[in-house]
Amino acid sequence: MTGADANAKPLKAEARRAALRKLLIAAAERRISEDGLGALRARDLAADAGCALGAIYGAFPDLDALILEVNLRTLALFEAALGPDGGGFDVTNAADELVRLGQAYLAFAQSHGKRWRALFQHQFADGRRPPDGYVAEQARLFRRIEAPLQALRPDLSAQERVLLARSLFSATHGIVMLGLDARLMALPPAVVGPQLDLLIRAMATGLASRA
Amino acid sequence: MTGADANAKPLKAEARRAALRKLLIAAAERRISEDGLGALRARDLAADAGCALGAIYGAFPDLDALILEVNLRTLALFEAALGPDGGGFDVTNAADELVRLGQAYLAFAQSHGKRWRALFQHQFADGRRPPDGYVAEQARLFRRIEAPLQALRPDLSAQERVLLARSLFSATHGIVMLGLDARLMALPPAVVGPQLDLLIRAMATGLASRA
DNA sequence: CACGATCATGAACAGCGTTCAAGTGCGTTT
DNA sequence: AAACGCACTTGAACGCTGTTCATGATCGTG
Repeated sequence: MTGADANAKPLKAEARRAALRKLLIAAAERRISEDGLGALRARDLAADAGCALGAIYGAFPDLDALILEVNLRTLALFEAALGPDGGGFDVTNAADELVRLGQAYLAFAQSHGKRWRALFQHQFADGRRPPDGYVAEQARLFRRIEAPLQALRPDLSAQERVLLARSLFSATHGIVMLGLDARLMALPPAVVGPQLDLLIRAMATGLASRA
Repeated sequence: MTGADANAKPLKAEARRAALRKLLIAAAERRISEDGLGALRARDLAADAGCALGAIYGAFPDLDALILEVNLRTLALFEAALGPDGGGFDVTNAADELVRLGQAYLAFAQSHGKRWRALFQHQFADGRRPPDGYVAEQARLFRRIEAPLQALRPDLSAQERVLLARSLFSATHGIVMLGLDARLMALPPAVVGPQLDLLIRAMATGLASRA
Protein backbone atom coordinates (compact mmCIF):
# COMPACT_ATOMS: atom_id res chain seq x y z
CA MET A 1 0.00 0.00 0.00
CA THR A 2 1.37 3.38 -1.01
CA GLY A 3 -0.65 6.06 0.68
CA ALA A 4 -0.98 6.59 4.39
CA ASP A 5 -4.62 5.54 4.18
CA ALA A 6 -4.96 1.82 4.61
CA ASN A 7 -8.35 1.91 2.90
CA ALA A 8 -7.01 3.56 -0.22
CA LYS A 9 -5.91 0.31 -1.79
CA PRO A 10 -9.12 -1.51 -2.62
CA LEU A 11 -11.12 1.48 -3.77
CA LYS A 12 -12.01 0.45 -7.29
CA ALA A 13 -12.11 -3.17 -6.30
CA GLU A 14 -14.63 -2.51 -3.57
CA ALA A 15 -16.75 -0.47 -5.94
CA ARG A 16 -16.90 -3.37 -8.35
CA ARG A 17 -17.76 -5.78 -5.58
CA ALA A 18 -20.57 -3.48 -4.54
CA ALA A 19 -21.86 -3.35 -8.11
CA LEU A 20 -21.72 -7.12 -8.34
CA ARG A 21 -23.54 -7.37 -5.03
CA LYS A 22 -26.38 -5.30 -6.43
CA LEU A 23 -26.54 -7.44 -9.55
CA LEU A 24 -26.58 -10.62 -7.51
CA ILE A 25 -29.24 -9.34 -5.14
CA ALA A 26 -31.42 -8.32 -8.07
CA ALA A 27 -30.94 -11.73 -9.68
CA ALA A 28 -31.70 -13.54 -6.44
CA GLU A 29 -34.80 -11.41 -5.90
CA ARG A 30 -36.08 -12.32 -9.33
CA ARG A 31 -35.32 -16.02 -8.93
CA ILE A 32 -36.92 -16.18 -5.49
CA SER A 33 -39.96 -14.19 -6.56
CA GLU A 34 -40.56 -16.32 -9.63
CA ASP A 35 -39.53 -19.82 -8.62
CA GLY A 36 -39.20 -19.73 -4.85
CA LEU A 37 -36.26 -20.01 -2.49
CA GLY A 38 -35.90 -23.72 -3.13
CA ALA A 39 -35.10 -23.12 -6.78
CA LEU A 40 -32.21 -20.75 -6.09
CA ARG A 41 -28.95 -22.07 -7.64
CA ALA A 42 -25.55 -20.48 -7.42
CA ARG A 43 -24.84 -21.25 -11.09
CA ASP A 44 -28.06 -19.58 -12.22
CA LEU A 45 -27.24 -16.49 -10.22
CA ALA A 46 -23.78 -16.30 -11.76
CA ALA A 47 -25.30 -16.61 -15.22
CA ASP A 48 -27.94 -13.96 -14.46
CA ALA A 49 -25.38 -11.52 -13.08
CA GLY A 50 -22.92 -12.27 -15.87
CA CYS A 51 -20.13 -13.21 -13.50
CA ALA A 52 -18.11 -16.30 -12.78
CA LEU A 53 -19.38 -18.86 -10.31
CA GLY A 54 -16.62 -18.15 -7.83
CA ALA A 55 -17.19 -14.40 -8.03
CA ILE A 56 -20.29 -14.84 -5.89
CA TYR A 57 -18.05 -15.75 -2.98
CA GLY A 58 -16.06 -12.58 -3.43
CA ALA A 59 -19.24 -10.56 -3.00
CA PHE A 60 -20.87 -12.64 -0.26
CA PRO A 61 -19.44 -15.16 2.22
CA ASP A 62 -22.05 -17.68 1.10
CA LEU A 63 -25.52 -17.92 -0.42
CA ASP A 64 -27.11 -17.57 3.01
CA ALA A 65 -25.80 -14.02 3.25
CA LEU A 66 -27.25 -13.24 -0.15
CA ILE A 67 -30.62 -14.69 0.82
CA LEU A 68 -30.52 -12.68 4.01
CA GLU A 69 -30.03 -9.52 1.98
CA VAL A 70 -33.06 -10.35 -0.15
CA ASN A 71 -35.10 -11.09 2.96
CA LEU A 72 -34.07 -7.80 4.48
CA ARG A 73 -35.34 -6.02 1.40
CA THR A 74 -38.57 -7.99 1.62
CA LEU A 75 -39.06 -6.76 5.17
CA ALA A 76 -38.38 -3.18 4.06
CA LEU A 77 -40.83 -3.63 1.20
CA PHE A 78 -43.48 -4.72 3.66
CA GLU A 79 -42.83 -1.81 5.96
CA ALA A 80 -43.26 0.50 2.97
CA ALA A 81 -46.52 -1.26 2.13
CA LEU A 82 -47.78 -0.46 5.61
CA GLY A 83 -47.50 3.23 4.89
CA PRO A 84 -46.43 5.86 7.38
CA ASP A 85 -47.06 5.21 11.04
CA GLY A 86 -50.29 6.99 11.77
CA GLY A 87 -49.96 7.01 15.52
CA GLY A 88 -52.58 8.31 17.92
CA PHE A 89 -55.10 5.58 18.52
CA ASP A 90 -57.82 5.41 21.12
CA VAL A 91 -60.07 2.65 22.33
CA THR A 92 -62.57 3.32 19.54
CA ASN A 93 -60.27 2.66 16.59
CA ALA A 94 -57.57 0.45 18.13
CA ALA A 95 -59.24 -2.77 17.03
CA ASP A 96 -59.69 -1.38 13.53
CA GLU A 97 -56.01 -0.60 13.34
CA LEU A 98 -55.07 -4.12 14.44
CA VAL A 99 -57.35 -5.51 11.77
CA ARG A 100 -55.88 -3.15 9.21
CA LEU A 101 -52.35 -4.29 10.06
CA GLY A 102 -53.36 -7.92 9.85
CA GLN A 103 -55.05 -7.47 6.51
CA ALA A 104 -52.02 -5.60 5.22
CA TYR A 105 -49.86 -8.54 6.29
CA LEU A 106 -52.17 -10.96 4.51
CA ALA A 107 -52.28 -8.81 1.37
CA PHE A 108 -48.50 -8.61 1.27
CA ALA A 109 -48.11 -12.34 1.78
CA GLN A 110 -50.60 -13.01 -0.98
CA SER A 111 -49.11 -10.64 -3.54
CA HIS A 112 -45.50 -11.58 -2.79
CA GLY A 113 -46.10 -15.28 -2.05
CA LYS A 114 -42.77 -16.88 -2.90
CA ARG A 115 -40.76 -14.01 -1.60
CA TRP A 116 -42.68 -13.77 1.65
CA ARG A 117 -42.37 -17.50 2.20
CA ALA A 118 -38.61 -17.24 1.81
CA LEU A 119 -38.58 -15.13 4.97
CA PHE A 120 -39.55 -18.15 7.04
CA GLN A 121 -38.36 -20.97 4.84
CA HIS A 122 -34.79 -19.85 5.24
CA GLN A 123 -33.00 -21.33 8.23
CA PHE A 124 -30.03 -19.73 9.90
CA ALA A 125 -27.21 -22.24 9.92
CA ASP A 126 -26.18 -23.51 13.34
CA GLY A 127 -26.48 -20.79 15.91
CA ARG A 128 -25.81 -17.91 13.54
CA ARG A 129 -27.45 -14.77 14.81
CA PRO A 130 -29.62 -12.75 12.45
CA PRO A 131 -27.88 -9.53 11.36
CA ASP A 132 -28.60 -6.24 13.09
CA GLY A 133 -30.85 -4.93 10.34
CA TYR A 134 -33.08 -7.93 10.76
CA VAL A 135 -33.70 -7.36 14.44
CA ALA A 136 -34.11 -3.61 13.97
CA GLU A 137 -36.64 -4.12 11.18
CA GLN A 138 -38.58 -6.56 13.35
CA ALA A 139 -38.67 -4.09 16.20
CA ARG A 140 -40.02 -1.35 13.92
CA LEU A 141 -42.80 -3.63 12.71
CA PHE A 142 -43.76 -4.78 16.19
CA ARG A 143 -44.02 -1.19 17.33
CA ARG A 144 -46.79 -0.80 14.79
CA ILE A 145 -48.76 -3.32 16.79
CA GLU A 146 -47.83 -1.93 20.17
CA ALA A 147 -49.35 1.47 19.41
CA PRO A 148 -52.98 0.37 19.06
CA LEU A 149 -52.41 -2.15 21.85
CA GLN A 150 -51.58 0.65 24.20
CA ALA A 151 -54.87 2.33 23.36
CA LEU A 152 -56.71 -0.94 23.88
CA ARG A 153 -55.06 -1.85 27.14
CA PRO A 154 -53.46 1.19 28.83
CA ASP A 155 -53.06 -0.86 32.00
CA LEU A 156 -50.36 -3.10 30.59
CA SER A 157 -46.72 -2.47 31.37
CA ALA A 158 -44.37 -1.75 28.50
CA GLN A 159 -42.89 -5.21 28.72
CA GLU A 160 -46.29 -6.89 28.80
CA ARG A 161 -47.26 -4.85 25.77
CA VAL A 162 -44.14 -5.91 23.87
CA LEU A 163 -44.83 -9.55 24.56
CA LEU A 164 -48.48 -9.28 23.65
CA ALA A 165 -47.64 -7.50 20.40
CA ARG A 166 -45.36 -10.35 19.43
CA SER A 167 -48.00 -12.90 20.33
CA LEU A 168 -50.62 -11.06 18.31
CA PHE A 169 -48.29 -11.02 15.35
CA SER A 170 -47.60 -14.72 15.80
CA ALA A 171 -51.28 -15.56 15.80
CA THR A 172 -51.84 -13.46 12.69
CA HIS A 173 -48.82 -14.98 11.05
CA GLY A 174 -50.14 -18.47 11.77
CA ILE A 175 -53.45 -17.76 10.10
CA VAL A 176 -51.78 -16.18 7.08
CA MET A 177 -49.12 -18.87 6.75
CA LEU A 178 -51.34 -21.93 7.06
CA GLY A 179 -54.00 -20.19 5.05
CA LEU A 180 -51.65 -19.76 2.09
CA ASP A 181 -49.88 -23.07 2.53
CA ALA A 182 -51.49 -26.09 0.90
CA ARG A 183 -49.38 -28.45 3.00
CA LEU A 184 -51.52 -28.66 6.09
CA MET A 185 -54.97 -27.17 6.36
CA ALA A 186 -55.91 -25.67 3.05
CA LEU A 187 -58.28 -22.92 3.94
CA PRO A 188 -59.98 -21.66 0.80
CA PRO A 189 -58.13 -18.48 -0.18
CA ALA A 190 -61.29 -16.44 -0.28
CA VAL A 191 -62.10 -17.06 3.38
CA VAL A 192 -58.67 -16.32 4.85
CA GLY A 193 -59.32 -12.58 4.89
CA PRO A 194 -62.70 -12.75 6.63
CA GLN A 195 -61.41 -15.34 9.12
CA LEU A 196 -58.43 -13.13 9.93
CA ASP A 197 -60.75 -10.18 10.42
CA LEU A 198 -63.02 -12.24 12.67
CA LEU A 199 -60.25 -13.55 14.90
CA ILE A 200 -58.30 -10.33 15.25
CA ARG A 201 -61.51 -8.55 16.19
CA ALA A 202 -62.31 -11.33 18.66
CA MET A 203 -58.88 -11.01 20.23
CA ALA A 204 -59.26 -7.24 20.48
CA THR A 205 -62.67 -7.62 22.06
CA GLY A 206 -61.48 -10.29 24.45
CA LEU A 207 -58.40 -8.31 25.42
CA ALA A 208 -60.39 -5.13 25.96
CA SER A 209 -62.73 -6.95 28.32
CA ARG A 210 -59.78 -7.59 30.69
CA ALA A 211 -60.37 -11.32 30.37
CA MET B 1 -46.27 -68.49 -10.44
CA THR B 2 -47.48 -71.94 -9.48
CA GLY B 3 -50.54 -71.49 -7.32
CA ALA B 4 -53.78 -69.97 -8.41
CA ASP B 5 -53.15 -67.00 -6.09
CA ALA B 6 -51.37 -64.25 -7.92
CA ASN B 7 -50.14 -62.80 -4.63
CA ALA B 8 -48.42 -65.99 -3.56
CA LYS B 9 -45.15 -65.18 -5.28
CA PRO B 10 -43.77 -62.20 -3.36
CA LEU B 11 -44.86 -63.32 0.07
CA LYS B 12 -41.50 -63.60 1.79
CA ALA B 13 -40.09 -60.75 -0.20
CA GLU B 14 -42.89 -58.43 0.83
CA ALA B 15 -42.48 -59.50 4.43
CA ARG B 16 -38.82 -58.55 4.37
CA ARG B 17 -39.59 -55.25 2.75
CA ALA B 18 -42.10 -54.57 5.50
CA ALA B 19 -39.52 -55.43 8.14
CA LEU B 20 -37.00 -53.14 6.48
CA ARG B 21 -39.62 -50.40 6.31
CA LYS B 22 -40.08 -50.63 10.06
CA LEU B 23 -36.33 -50.52 10.63
CA LEU B 24 -35.96 -47.50 8.37
CA ILE B 25 -38.88 -45.67 9.96
CA ALA B 26 -37.41 -46.27 13.40
CA ALA B 27 -34.01 -45.05 12.23
CA ALA B 28 -35.51 -41.97 10.61
CA GLU B 29 -37.53 -41.22 13.72
CA ARG B 30 -34.40 -41.34 15.84
CA ARG B 31 -32.37 -39.21 13.44
CA ILE B 32 -35.11 -36.61 13.10
CA SER B 33 -35.77 -36.51 16.85
CA GLU B 34 -32.11 -36.11 17.72
CA ASP B 35 -30.66 -34.01 14.91
CA GLY B 36 -33.64 -32.61 13.04
CA LEU B 37 -35.05 -33.19 9.60
CA GLY B 38 -32.23 -31.27 7.94
CA ALA B 39 -29.66 -33.78 9.19
CA LEU B 40 -31.39 -36.78 7.68
CA ARG B 41 -29.05 -38.61 5.22
CA ALA B 42 -29.91 -41.64 3.15
CA ARG B 43 -26.49 -43.16 3.87
CA ASP B 44 -26.91 -42.77 7.63
CA LEU B 45 -30.31 -44.43 7.47
CA ALA B 46 -28.89 -47.37 5.52
CA ALA B 47 -26.13 -47.75 8.10
CA ASP B 48 -28.60 -47.52 11.00
CA ALA B 49 -30.94 -50.08 9.48
CA GLY B 50 -28.06 -52.32 8.44
CA CYS B 51 -29.06 -52.38 4.81
CA ALA B 52 -27.55 -51.26 1.56
CA LEU B 53 -28.03 -47.73 0.33
CA GLY B 54 -30.15 -48.80 -2.60
CA ALA B 55 -32.35 -51.02 -0.43
CA ILE B 56 -34.06 -47.89 0.85
CA TYR B 57 -35.56 -47.39 -2.56
CA GLY B 58 -36.97 -50.89 -2.55
CA ALA B 59 -38.84 -50.08 0.66
CA PHE B 60 -39.87 -46.51 -0.19
CA PRO B 61 -40.13 -44.65 -3.49
CA ASP B 62 -37.94 -41.89 -2.08
CA LEU B 63 -36.93 -40.25 1.18
CA ASP B 64 -39.98 -38.02 1.08
CA ALA B 65 -42.24 -41.03 1.51
CA LEU B 66 -40.18 -42.14 4.51
CA ILE B 67 -40.36 -38.70 6.06
CA LEU B 68 -44.11 -38.67 5.46
CA GLU B 69 -44.40 -41.92 7.37
CA VAL B 70 -42.51 -40.45 10.32
CA ASN B 71 -44.69 -37.35 10.22
CA LEU B 72 -47.81 -39.47 10.20
CA ARG B 73 -46.58 -41.21 13.35
CA THR B 74 -45.86 -37.84 14.90
CA LEU B 75 -49.45 -36.79 14.27
CA ALA B 76 -50.71 -40.02 15.82
CA LEU B 77 -48.42 -39.47 18.78
CA PHE B 78 -49.91 -36.05 19.28
CA GLU B 79 -53.44 -37.35 19.04
CA ALA B 80 -52.57 -39.91 21.71
CA ALA B 81 -51.10 -37.13 23.86
CA LEU B 82 -54.45 -35.33 23.67
CA GLY B 83 -56.14 -38.27 25.40
CA PRO B 84 -59.61 -39.55 24.61
CA ASP B 85 -62.13 -37.12 23.21
CA GLY B 86 -64.10 -35.96 26.20
CA GLY B 87 -67.01 -34.52 24.29
CA GLY B 88 -69.91 -32.72 25.86
CA PHE B 89 -68.94 -29.13 26.39
CA ASP B 90 -71.14 -26.22 27.29
CA VAL B 91 -70.63 -22.48 27.32
CA THR B 92 -69.07 -22.58 30.80
CA ASN B 93 -66.14 -24.87 29.98
CA ALA B 94 -65.74 -24.41 26.24
CA ALA B 95 -63.05 -21.76 26.61
CA ASP B 96 -61.20 -23.93 29.12
CA GLU B 97 -61.20 -26.79 26.66
CA LEU B 98 -59.82 -24.59 23.90
CA VAL B 99 -57.08 -23.44 26.25
CA ARG B 100 -56.37 -27.02 27.26
CA LEU B 101 -56.02 -28.07 23.61
CA GLY B 102 -53.73 -25.17 22.90
CA GLN B 103 -51.53 -25.89 25.88
CA ALA B 104 -51.38 -29.55 24.90
CA TYR B 105 -50.22 -28.47 21.45
CA LEU B 106 -47.56 -26.27 22.99
CA ALA B 107 -46.42 -28.98 25.37
CA PHE B 108 -46.12 -31.47 22.56
CA ALA B 109 -44.19 -29.06 20.38
CA GLN B 110 -41.84 -28.29 23.25
CA SER B 111 -41.15 -31.89 24.25
CA HIS B 112 -40.82 -33.15 20.67
CA GLY B 113 -39.20 -30.05 19.18
CA LYS B 114 -37.25 -31.40 16.23
CA ARG B 115 -39.85 -33.96 15.36
CA TRP B 116 -42.71 -31.52 15.54
CA ARG B 117 -40.82 -29.01 13.42
CA ALA B 118 -40.33 -31.68 10.76
CA LEU B 119 -44.09 -31.68 10.28
CA PHE B 120 -43.95 -28.19 8.80
CA GLN B 121 -40.38 -28.06 7.59
CA HIS B 122 -41.04 -30.82 5.10
CA GLN B 123 -42.31 -29.64 1.72
CA PHE B 124 -44.31 -31.79 -0.64
CA ALA B 125 -42.51 -31.90 -3.95
CA ASP B 126 -44.28 -30.21 -6.84
CA GLY B 127 -48.01 -30.66 -6.56
CA ARG B 128 -47.88 -33.99 -4.75
CA ARG B 129 -50.97 -34.44 -2.62
CA PRO B 130 -50.56 -35.45 1.02
CA PRO B 131 -51.54 -39.12 1.56
CA ASP B 132 -54.97 -40.06 2.81
CA GLY B 133 -53.84 -40.76 6.35
CA TYR B 134 -52.53 -37.23 6.59
CA VAL B 135 -55.82 -35.60 5.73
CA ALA B 136 -57.79 -38.00 7.93
CA GLU B 137 -55.53 -37.34 10.90
CA GLN B 138 -55.91 -33.61 10.39
CA ALA B 139 -59.68 -33.93 10.29
CA ARG B 140 -59.70 -35.88 13.57
CA LEU B 141 -57.61 -33.21 15.26
CA PHE B 142 -59.71 -30.35 13.96
CA ARG B 143 -62.85 -32.03 15.25
CA ARG B 144 -61.35 -31.69 18.72
CA ILE B 145 -61.53 -27.95 18.26
CA GLU B 146 -64.95 -27.95 16.67
CA ALA B 147 -66.60 -29.59 19.69
CA PRO B 148 -65.97 -26.78 22.20
CA LEU B 149 -66.54 -24.26 19.41
CA GLN B 150 -70.06 -25.57 18.95
CA ALA B 151 -70.74 -25.03 22.62
CA LEU B 152 -69.29 -21.54 22.41
CA ARG B 153 -71.12 -20.52 19.25
CA PRO B 154 -74.17 -22.74 18.61
CA ASP B 155 -75.38 -20.26 16.03
CA LEU B 156 -72.63 -21.07 13.53
CA SER B 157 -73.29 -23.37 10.62
CA ALA B 158 -71.26 -26.56 10.36
CA GLN B 159 -69.16 -25.09 7.59
CA GLU B 160 -68.53 -21.87 9.47
CA ARG B 161 -67.49 -23.93 12.47
CA VAL B 162 -65.05 -25.99 10.40
CA LEU B 163 -63.41 -22.87 9.02
CA LEU B 164 -63.24 -21.21 12.40
CA ALA B 165 -61.69 -24.31 13.96
CA ARG B 166 -58.95 -24.26 11.36
CA SER B 167 -58.36 -20.59 11.91
CA LEU B 168 -58.16 -21.07 15.65
CA PHE B 169 -55.65 -23.83 15.15
CA SER B 170 -53.65 -21.65 12.79
CA ALA B 171 -53.49 -18.83 15.30
CA THR B 172 -52.40 -21.22 18.03
CA HIS B 173 -49.89 -22.80 15.71
CA GLY B 174 -48.43 -19.41 14.90
CA ILE B 175 -47.87 -18.57 18.53
CA VAL B 176 -46.32 -21.95 19.25
CA MET B 177 -44.16 -21.97 16.14
CA LEU B 178 -42.74 -18.49 16.37
CA GLY B 179 -42.46 -18.86 20.12
CA LEU B 180 -40.20 -21.88 19.76
CA ASP B 181 -38.34 -20.62 16.74
CA ALA B 182 -35.38 -18.39 17.35
CA ARG B 183 -35.39 -17.20 13.73
CA LEU B 184 -37.87 -14.41 13.95
CA MET B 185 -39.32 -13.13 17.18
CA ALA B 186 -37.75 -15.00 20.02
CA LEU B 187 -40.35 -14.93 22.73
CA PRO B 188 -38.81 -16.09 26.02
CA PRO B 189 -39.83 -19.75 26.39
CA ALA B 190 -41.30 -19.17 29.82
CA VAL B 191 -43.85 -16.66 28.56
CA VAL B 192 -45.15 -18.60 25.56
CA GLY B 193 -47.51 -20.65 27.72
CA PRO B 194 -49.10 -17.67 29.49
CA GLN B 195 -49.34 -15.70 26.26
CA LEU B 196 -51.04 -18.61 24.56
CA ASP B 197 -53.47 -18.88 27.45
CA LEU B 198 -54.17 -15.18 27.32
CA LEU B 199 -54.86 -15.02 23.61
CA ILE B 200 -56.92 -18.18 23.35
CA ARG B 201 -59.05 -16.95 26.21
CA ALA B 202 -59.36 -13.56 24.54
CA MET B 203 -60.45 -15.19 21.30
CA ALA B 204 -63.00 -17.31 23.15
CA THR B 205 -64.35 -14.27 24.95
CA GLY B 206 -64.46 -12.22 21.80
CA LEU B 207 -66.15 -14.98 19.84
CA ALA B 208 -68.72 -15.61 22.56
CA SER B 209 -69.65 -11.92 22.55
CA ARG B 210 -70.83 -12.32 18.90
CA ALA B 211 -68.36 -9.61 17.91
C1' DC C 1 7.48 0.37 -18.96
C1' DA C 2 7.84 -3.34 -15.82
C1' DC C 3 6.82 -5.20 -11.66
C1' DG C 4 3.87 -7.18 -7.90
C1' DA C 5 -0.07 -7.69 -5.32
C1' DT C 6 -4.75 -8.59 -6.15
C1' DC C 7 -8.67 -10.30 -8.04
C1' DA C 8 -11.58 -13.13 -11.31
C1' DT C 9 -12.03 -17.58 -13.30
C1' DG C 10 -14.12 -22.18 -13.88
C1' DA C 11 -12.39 -26.77 -13.21
C1' DA C 12 -12.23 -29.59 -9.27
C1' DC C 13 -14.00 -31.18 -4.64
C1' DA C 14 -17.01 -33.04 -1.15
C1' DG C 15 -21.53 -34.45 -0.27
C1' DC C 16 -26.25 -35.12 -1.47
C1' DG C 17 -30.42 -38.22 -3.27
C1' DT C 18 -31.19 -41.48 -6.64
C1' DT C 19 -30.23 -45.09 -10.17
C1' DC C 20 -28.65 -49.36 -12.33
C1' DA C 21 -25.56 -53.06 -14.12
C1' DA C 22 -23.98 -56.90 -11.86
C1' DG C 23 -24.00 -60.56 -8.51
C1' DT C 24 -26.50 -63.20 -5.18
C1' DG C 25 -30.05 -65.99 -3.18
C1' DC C 26 -34.47 -67.81 -3.00
C1' DG C 27 -38.55 -70.20 -4.93
C1' DT C 28 -39.94 -73.25 -8.31
C1' DT C 29 -39.62 -76.98 -11.40
C1' DT C 30 -38.09 -81.29 -12.96
C1' DA D 1 -32.47 -83.67 -4.48
C1' DA D 2 -30.61 -80.90 -7.87
C1' DA D 3 -30.51 -77.29 -11.04
C1' DC D 4 -32.54 -73.62 -13.16
C1' DG D 5 -34.44 -68.74 -13.61
C1' DC D 6 -36.02 -64.67 -11.97
C1' DA D 7 -36.46 -61.13 -8.53
C1' DC D 8 -34.04 -58.87 -5.29
C1' DT D 9 -30.02 -56.81 -3.02
C1' DT D 10 -25.86 -54.36 -3.61
C1' DG D 11 -22.70 -50.36 -3.71
C1' DA D 12 -20.29 -48.02 -7.33
C1' DA D 13 -21.58 -44.47 -10.35
C1' DC D 14 -24.52 -40.48 -11.94
C1' DG D 15 -26.12 -35.87 -11.84
C1' DC D 16 -26.62 -32.05 -9.12
C1' DT D 17 -25.62 -29.11 -5.25
C1' DG D 18 -22.65 -25.22 -2.67
C1' DT D 19 -18.03 -24.06 -1.99
C1' DT D 20 -12.94 -23.82 -2.80
C1' DC D 21 -8.47 -22.94 -5.01
C1' DA D 22 -4.56 -23.11 -8.34
C1' DT D 23 -4.03 -20.51 -12.32
C1' DG D 24 -4.04 -16.73 -15.27
C1' DA D 25 -5.57 -12.08 -16.21
C1' DT D 26 -5.74 -7.22 -14.37
C1' DC D 27 -4.89 -3.20 -12.42
C1' DG D 28 -2.38 0.18 -9.61
C1' DT D 29 2.14 1.66 -8.70
C1' DG D 30 7.48 2.78 -8.72
